[in-house]
Amino acid sequence: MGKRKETITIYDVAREAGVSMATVSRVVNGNPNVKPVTRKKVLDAIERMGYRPNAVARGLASKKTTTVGVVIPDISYAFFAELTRGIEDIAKMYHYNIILCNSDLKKEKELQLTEALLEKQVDGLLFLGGKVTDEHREIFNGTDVPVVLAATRDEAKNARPFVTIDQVKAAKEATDVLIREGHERIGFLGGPLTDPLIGYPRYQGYREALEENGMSLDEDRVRLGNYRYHSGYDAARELLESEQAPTAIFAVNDEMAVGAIHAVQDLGKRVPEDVSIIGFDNIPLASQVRPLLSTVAVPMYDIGAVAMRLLTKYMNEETIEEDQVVLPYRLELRDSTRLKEI
Amino acid sequence: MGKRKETITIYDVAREAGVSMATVSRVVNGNPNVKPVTRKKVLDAIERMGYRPNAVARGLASKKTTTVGVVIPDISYAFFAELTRGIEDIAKMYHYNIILCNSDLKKEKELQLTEALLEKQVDGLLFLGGKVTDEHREIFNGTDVPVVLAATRDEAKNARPFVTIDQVKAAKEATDVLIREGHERIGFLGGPLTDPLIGYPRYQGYREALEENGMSLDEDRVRLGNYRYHSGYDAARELLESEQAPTAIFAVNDEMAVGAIHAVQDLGKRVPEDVSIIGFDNIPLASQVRPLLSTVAVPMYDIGAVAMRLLTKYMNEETIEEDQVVLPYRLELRDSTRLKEI
DNA sequence: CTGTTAGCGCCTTCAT
DNA sequence: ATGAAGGCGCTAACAG
Repeated sequence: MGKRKETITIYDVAREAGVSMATVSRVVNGNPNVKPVTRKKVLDAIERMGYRPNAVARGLASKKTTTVGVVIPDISYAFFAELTRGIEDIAKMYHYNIILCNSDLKKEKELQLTEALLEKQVDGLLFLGGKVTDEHREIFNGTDVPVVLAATRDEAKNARPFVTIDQVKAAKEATDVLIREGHERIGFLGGPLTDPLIGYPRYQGYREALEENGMSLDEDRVRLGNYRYHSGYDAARELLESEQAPTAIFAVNDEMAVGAIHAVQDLGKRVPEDVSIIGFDNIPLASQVRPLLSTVAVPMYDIGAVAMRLLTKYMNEETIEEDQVVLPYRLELRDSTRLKEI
Repeated sequence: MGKRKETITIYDVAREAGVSMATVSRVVNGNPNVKPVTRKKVLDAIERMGYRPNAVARGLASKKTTTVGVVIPDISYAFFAELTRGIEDIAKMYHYNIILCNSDLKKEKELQLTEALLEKQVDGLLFLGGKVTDEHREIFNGTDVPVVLAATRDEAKNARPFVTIDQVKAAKEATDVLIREGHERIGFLGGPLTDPLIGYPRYQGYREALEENGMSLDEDRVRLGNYRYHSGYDAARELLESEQAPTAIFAVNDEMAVGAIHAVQDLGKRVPEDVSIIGFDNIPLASQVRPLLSTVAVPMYDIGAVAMRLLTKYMNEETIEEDQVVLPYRLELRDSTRLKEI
């Protein structure tokens, strides 16, 4: 039962239209070297037979799949979901499809997924958010497929092109806001310091800000979490219940920052009257909380879009003027801090 | 410059290992019919030459791409991002990759993307969240590629398999919570009534709940938005500033519900003391707001996972016992309503 | 257990 | 402007 739809090929169309398959191929691919009448004949035959080109066969013959691979930590993070939207929009614009893979930031998964993507003959690869190790480089360098890093970077020489923001500087400016508000005890809610992409650089920015303002970094005011709301909540709660509790908190991402807001509130205090809080990223949540969260607005969508655009340039072998793009961020001072401008 | 890495094929490996390509193919595909020593020879050659199988060629020859297409409204919605995570996890488990496409719920895009995915010879297709029209059915029925609907359904005869929840019933139960709290003026924050997947059924549930409890549906207490936070905020604000303002609100999704919470608070009132609010979906935001949002917990991840699992069964031609899956939901009563159990 | 031989459906010179 | 023919790299019978 369920009679298999016998696949109809370019050859069938050719026969039906009374031309050669080369001609059919030409009209399908928009080659101008086809007489209008011939083209019409072919188009009609295609229409009549319901012909659907086989992209796999085309890929094998042409060595192009119009597909790019995207290795991402976790699509369920608002940050990466937004970024992916930027990628996909630009990909669509250039007629590429994306194969999406979640790596959970696990090196082994990243490597394995990258391999799988290359086997699938993707025309390009977007690598998001993971640390680039020698093993990564070995794979990246061992292929002609262009690779662009997004929301991460590789400091190594001969590094891959990337699109990101200046994490340290942004973190420093965020901390500066708190300093200028006059706070002397500024808490820090971070991620793993072993994370070279977010955790460490944002910590570094915090530290530099304090140091440049002659303030000492007190380890007791540093708490490390996993970037999630609850870890932010818990860490902030600890901080606030300690002696010498901070009067301001810089959280390295918005989820943790919102957790901190609620920790403050649950303790019967107020933001920003009692404790100022600033986050990082500017995910939708930041403007869906009371008070509205002050934060570093990271152009998530743009990072994805620009990275994808850059990748298309490599795939088309266009000349690249700028292969290491540092996008601007912006301080978005809302209601969880008192300072309204800097 | 940039000497092209000459692609090394199964044929090269065969020569290097001193066997035929068929044998190489066998070891690459884990065919047991290979003598251990031979296998080792081949494996060594593969290792030595850095051979990477070409999945496109394999796809053409085997007519399987181990790739499934996913048409989704918008990956940047928490709801769909979560669902996609479920899809991808199960896909990975069964060694499939997913090609992700955002449709923005536009019919034309959905159709065009579906076509493109079929051209790419995906082994299966997951269609999320859009309304299924005759044009969709025409494409779906015109191919042997199995199609599973997720978070949507098609009432038509000979319909596609689907995985979803009972929207009407869930909406009714959510409204019931408010009714049992004794509210007589229950506002409704909905989506377009022309949306047959969310907007209409959830409205219907609201209406049925009222009717079954002998309450009349007052159109003045119905506000329609676009599912986003701000539209929820604005609509709730209108509702609350009207005469005969509702004392409880059912919002058809969490974003709007949280908008409503803030509208109430910005008006100087309290949730749930002055106004009870219940949402729908249980996205992370629901537990990242104060008060914690009571809502209908939809198993987003599971919908994706189950749909993908179902699809694998079709792709493997396993026998399907249940092709129309209605997953259970759960009322998650937190702090934005007063009733704690039902 | 291993090798041979056809394709899979299409693109792409190269002729005509 | 069109056709003929040779791959693209691999799988899948079918022999042996």
